[in-house]
Amino acid sequence: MGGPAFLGKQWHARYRAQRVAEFGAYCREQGLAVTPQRVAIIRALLSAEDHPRADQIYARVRRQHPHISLTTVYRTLEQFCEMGQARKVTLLHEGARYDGNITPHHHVLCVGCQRVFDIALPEADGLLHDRERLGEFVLLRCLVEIQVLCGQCRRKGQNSTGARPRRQRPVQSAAQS
Amino acid sequence: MGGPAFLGKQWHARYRAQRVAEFGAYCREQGLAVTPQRVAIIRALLSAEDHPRADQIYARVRRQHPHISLTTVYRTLEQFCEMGQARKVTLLHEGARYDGNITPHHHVLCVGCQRVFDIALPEADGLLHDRERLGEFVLLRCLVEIQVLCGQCRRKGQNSTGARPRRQRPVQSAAQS
DNA sequence: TTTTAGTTGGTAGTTATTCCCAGGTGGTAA
DNA sequence: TTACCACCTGGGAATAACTACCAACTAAAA
Ligand SMILES: [Mn+2]
Ligand SMILES: [Mn+2]
Ligand SMILES: [Zn+2]
Ligand SMILES: [Zn+2]
Repeated sequence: MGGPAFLGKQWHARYRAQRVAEFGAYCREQGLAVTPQRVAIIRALLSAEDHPRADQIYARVRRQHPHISLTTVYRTLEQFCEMGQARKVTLLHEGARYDGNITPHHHVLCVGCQRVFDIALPEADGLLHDRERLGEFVLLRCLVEIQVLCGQCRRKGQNSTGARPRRQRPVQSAAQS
Repeated sequence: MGGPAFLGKQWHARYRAQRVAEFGAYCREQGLAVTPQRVAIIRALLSAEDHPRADQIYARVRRQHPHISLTTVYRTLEQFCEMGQARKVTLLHEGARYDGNITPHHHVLCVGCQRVFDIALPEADGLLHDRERLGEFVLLRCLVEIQVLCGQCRRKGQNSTGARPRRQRPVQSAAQS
């Protein structure tokens, strides 16, 4: 107990149900209208276990909601982050990825396939000895990113990581011409 | 000793001198030409203490090198990352930021002004109990991002973080018409 | 039901980055 | 020293990922 732990399917299913159920109340509390678009987007986000990008959420929502616009998806995801109903995951410089899991947790990134996994890391949370300040800085949050190579990528990626060979003038065949 | 520690000016000056001196040899070792552009870019990167973006490096390099192109700056910074002479810092979804400091260290991000500071965090490096695997994953690296509010931003930012007020229909003056 | 602040969906930008390729250059070998 | 050429560069065009704008629409207060 206490060590790094991945979050299971069961936990995820229960968490999703809870959050979807509470969503309407949460919006009203914040003075936001409960529109079909917002409901569809939070459902898609909470059903995803892959930290999807806006365009992926868009594709998934469109299956039930063919008229939704990409602009609305971008806008809404950003709103969810502002209101604390989603997290933006910034491990890579590609499109922003969103996380519907707002419980405290950290991320494991496979540098090969760039998939992102959730991990609970209780020992990280005491990292700063529960202090509230660090010099002039007021501490807010501490996020850990663990870079790994997943099973799949380890098997495939036999690409040598060594320095690339020095450039070589092609052998000038003396017997030419 | 052993706790979080910021890196000083002295350390930085010495480190920069060392790295600039070694740069030519390092390129030749990798089979890369030592061009004036590459030298100018590594110097600019190592002189920066602010984790600059490509366009900022471009602006600084252009002072000595007015003909350099932005494309070359992007290309070269990316090469440096590939060859392990720079790190890409991905704490935010804005332009990518580059770090000439390739010694193991972590980052402190002010969520107000978005400045990034280096920090040594020895206790973080033992976070995973020096293990090499985590389930199916081969561990490579562990990066910590500490989100803070810096002194400046704390003083300025008195903007309330509470829920925004519920929408209010303007009071319908009963005495109207 | 009426009213309206809040919300949406196209379209047209914008920003950061990458692609392409003709012309230039550092490094090697003679 | 010089010739050679694989590698490198600069500028423009292209792309990806947002972001601004605004007229039409709608959730929800009254
Ligand atoms: Mn997550
Ligand atoms: Mn750094
Ligand atoms: Zn992988
Ligand atoms: Zn600040």
